[in-house]
Amino acid sequence: MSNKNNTKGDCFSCQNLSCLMKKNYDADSYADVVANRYIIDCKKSQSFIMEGAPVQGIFFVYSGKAKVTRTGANGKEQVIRLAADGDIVGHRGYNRATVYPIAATALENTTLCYFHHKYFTNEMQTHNTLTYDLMLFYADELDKSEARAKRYAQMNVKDKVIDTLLTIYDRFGQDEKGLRFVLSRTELANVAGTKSEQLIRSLTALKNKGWINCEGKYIFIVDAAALRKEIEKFNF
DNA sequence: CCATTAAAGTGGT
DNA sequence: ACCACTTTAATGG
Repeated sequence: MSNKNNTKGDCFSCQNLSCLMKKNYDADSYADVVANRYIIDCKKSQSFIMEGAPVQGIFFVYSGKAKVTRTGANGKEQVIRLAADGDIVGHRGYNRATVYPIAATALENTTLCYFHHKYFTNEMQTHNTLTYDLMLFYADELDKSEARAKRYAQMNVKDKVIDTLLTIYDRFGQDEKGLRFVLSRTELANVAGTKSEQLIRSLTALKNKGWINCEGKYIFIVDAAALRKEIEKFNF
């Protein structure tokens, strides 16, 4: 599923300004990055990282959307993180473990930039601005993860659904149709840590309050302020 | 376009 | 929470 290099031009022309590779190399040194980069075109619902597989490298989303998941005891899927253009995926392989603790799956046709473990490790050890940015990124992720765990421990299902909707709204925004990161009801439920039936009931309740609008799979946030107010007591 | 399948939504236990 | 059912949307020929 991979073809070597350059079907997407060099990093210099890449529009993903948030990409850590883009950010930490200048026009001259991109040549080396590009020489070590694999472009992977991933079809919808194809997994490009499998839980428990040996760490082979790291991915950046060039374009498209992906979910990062962990499987619980009874095979229940928990969505850990959503990734879109410019986002890093597979960084959880970079600890003392030698296997990925997560799975990553494309939610639509998605193009990935891939770097082999050996190359990327060497870059981290020699390119300190990249390493520093990565450290900040890991710290932010840990902070978000802890804050979320704290909130979710106190929340009921409806609160978690509101929290999930606002998280997607804040990170990916919405257009005239609705939230820019479109998920099925089941996938949304897996983000909120609940079941699709309960998620659907919560959405209906929020719709009836006039805070959101649902048009098929599109969810439009009508009153973000009201939604925030509903769960503000969990942010102390 | 219609037929088949998948997903959304509802109601009962 | 779980299951069974109806309705609606997506897919593919």
